[in-house]
Amino acid sequence: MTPVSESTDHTGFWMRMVSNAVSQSFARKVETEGVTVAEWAFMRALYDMDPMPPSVLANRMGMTKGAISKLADRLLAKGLIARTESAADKRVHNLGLTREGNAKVPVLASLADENDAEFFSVLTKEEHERLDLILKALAERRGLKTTPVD
Amino acid sequence: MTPVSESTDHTGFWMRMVSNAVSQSFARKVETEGVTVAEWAFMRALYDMDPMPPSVLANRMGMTKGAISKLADRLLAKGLIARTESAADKRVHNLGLTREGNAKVPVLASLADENDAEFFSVLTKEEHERLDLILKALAERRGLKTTPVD
DNA sequence: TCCTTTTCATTGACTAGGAAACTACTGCAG
DNA sequence: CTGCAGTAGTTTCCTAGTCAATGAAAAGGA
Repeated sequence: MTPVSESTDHTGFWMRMVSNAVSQSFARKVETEGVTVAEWAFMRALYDMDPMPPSVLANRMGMTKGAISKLADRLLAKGLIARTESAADKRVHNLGLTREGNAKVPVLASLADENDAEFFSVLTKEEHERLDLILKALAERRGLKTTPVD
Repeated sequence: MTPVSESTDHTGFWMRMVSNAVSQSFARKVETEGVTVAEWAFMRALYDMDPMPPSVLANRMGMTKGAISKLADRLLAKGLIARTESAADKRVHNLGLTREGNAKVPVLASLADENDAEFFSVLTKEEHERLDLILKALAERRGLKTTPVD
């Protein structure tokens, strides 16, 4: 009746609702390991990689340098990453996982696997596959590149 | 090779990536009307309704009372909503749209329509319908109720 | 070589929201 | 009718992020 559409008319609405729920669920899981979701994303980006400067991480994670800087401070305080000076350029330093940080990644990764499997288990296999395909198509066709926070 | 899964293996990852992109795009649009996405959601919730207390809004919008309280302050300052005291219970007050706020809702709603149509236009009709169905099924089967922010 | 421009990272100010403490009021038990 | 438990809303403190200003170092041009 009203000329004003409902929020629930929009795909974006449902998208966000579901996305929020997955993320929240995951946040609760990683919390048990003493890290936040952003911290997990940071560590995942570093895993299996040579230490890299904040600017590169900012780029990969789709966050600003400022955010990375503060995130790095927190992870340093937790002893999960380490800073190493760059010999060539004194402005630059590299960030890499500590032994402890490195050990934590597989644990967190399996929480991520578990969370995803659990959350989407209410879909049939066919629905789940279809959803993946559509989301990936959307991301590609829209040229989305900034890596969000899992 | 590594036993640690990639973020991109997870449906939740793509979900969030797409969801973020839709929301950002919408945020840019409503910004031209001088409101934030949360403010829009607030106003939409009030549209066509009798004024209601903050606690009800908090419930409907899936936000805490504190957040609503602050959001209401901002909207009051912008003259888009008004507070009316409840006669029966002096703790309670009701929030409703002002004439100006009311007039703004259809404008914002059409921006929401536009944003959704635009963003998902890269999907075929069939893909879009399928996506809607799957998202709604997911929300229902998971019992999601908290209304996010469009 | 020296000066200017650019780049890298950090910092500070600000926005947004959640959790919990706090305030004011209601309403019920005695 | 008094006092106390519960309820509604606000406030404070915290986390997290952006943006813009800043400082330090490198690079490039005259």
